[in-house]
Amino acid sequence: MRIVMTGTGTFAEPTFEALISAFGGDVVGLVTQPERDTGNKRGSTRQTGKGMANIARSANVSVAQPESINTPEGLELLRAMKPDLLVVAAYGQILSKDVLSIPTRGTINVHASLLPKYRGAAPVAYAILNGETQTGVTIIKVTPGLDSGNMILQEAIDILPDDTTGSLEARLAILGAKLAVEAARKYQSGGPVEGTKQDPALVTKAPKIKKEFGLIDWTKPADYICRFVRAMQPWPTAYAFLHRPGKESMRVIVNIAGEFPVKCNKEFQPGQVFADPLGHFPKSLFVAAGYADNGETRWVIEIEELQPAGKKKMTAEEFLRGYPVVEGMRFGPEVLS
RNA sequence: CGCGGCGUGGAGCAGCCCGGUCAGCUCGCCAGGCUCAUAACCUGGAGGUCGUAGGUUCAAAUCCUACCGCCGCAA
Repeated sequence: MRIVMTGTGTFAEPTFEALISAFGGDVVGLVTQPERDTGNKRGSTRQTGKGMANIARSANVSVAQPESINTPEGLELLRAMKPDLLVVAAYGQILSKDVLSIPTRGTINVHASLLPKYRGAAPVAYAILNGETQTGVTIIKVTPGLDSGNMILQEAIDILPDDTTGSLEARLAILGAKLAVEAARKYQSGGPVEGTKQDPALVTKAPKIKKEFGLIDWTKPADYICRFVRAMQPWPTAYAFLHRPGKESMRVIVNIAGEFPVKCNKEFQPGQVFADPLGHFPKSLFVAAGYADNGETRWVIEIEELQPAGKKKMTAEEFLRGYPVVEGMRFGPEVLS
């Protein structure tokens, strides 16, 4: 059975490597996105991993890197690989019917959620954001609809309290690799692979996240904001603008934030920064959040690690030495100059 | 030639726009004191060629130029 992999990024790499080690020479091709500049300009902290193309080269697997797999050129490249099974993981492009018609046995996708929940491009981030305690990986048959094909395999894992999208995704990628190999074995053994249908009533969506999505809404409840911060790590990162009287607004990335189990002074506006009035926690950066869903209680957020634009990451303690809390200091979504 | 920010004693910053008592703040460190005791408090102290090299000026951390280094955004 000729297997072709298509996928991009760190999520796809474990699956690709696992397939190669499990099926060896049967893995005959890789279709991935063209390589973009990464280390060209300094300062790029995006995680790049080994690179799918590099893995392929070191395993002597042929590589195709069309701008899109759906173009005539992309289709031709795929056809030339004569795939029986196409394995997709985080390719970032919707595959056209024409693409799906090429593999003789079909196409399967490694999706990082417990389908039918969280269909779409950002299932891990949404699972964290919504406060799920579990998520997982589902192997589905790829159909023209988005993540809507029959489910072949599924396995759940726990979401840890301090998981970020990055840390959780890393574990899911390993689980995905295991399941992808198992699923491929099912195909290899010959018979038809049907899978089970997804219950349409349980479908939820996890649409692609854009950079601007990382802007923190301080009127949300504290627990939501804390999950939000974790969900936005490592990309696009949660951020806000810090306003100080007489100063320009400063863009600040919030890396780590926790809920502080204290009710907030009613006079404080959401986003307002304040010092612990009793002085017990002089090293902490406290921010007022919005009201919880019941409309009454309101908890405090403690920012533990942050990064002002143009600066290094620093702890709240370090930050406060340079930027002491003053009257009128607050975080907001907007820029003031 | 993609856009922007920053380099000030060990850490984080202020001061730069409007040159000259500005070398300052919070913390750390050292010594002493207080205390049963402390990461708390009080007193004193060490530590900086203000990234580097030039330039302007009577005078530059502060203005100009180049270079080095760090970071954010965009890809």
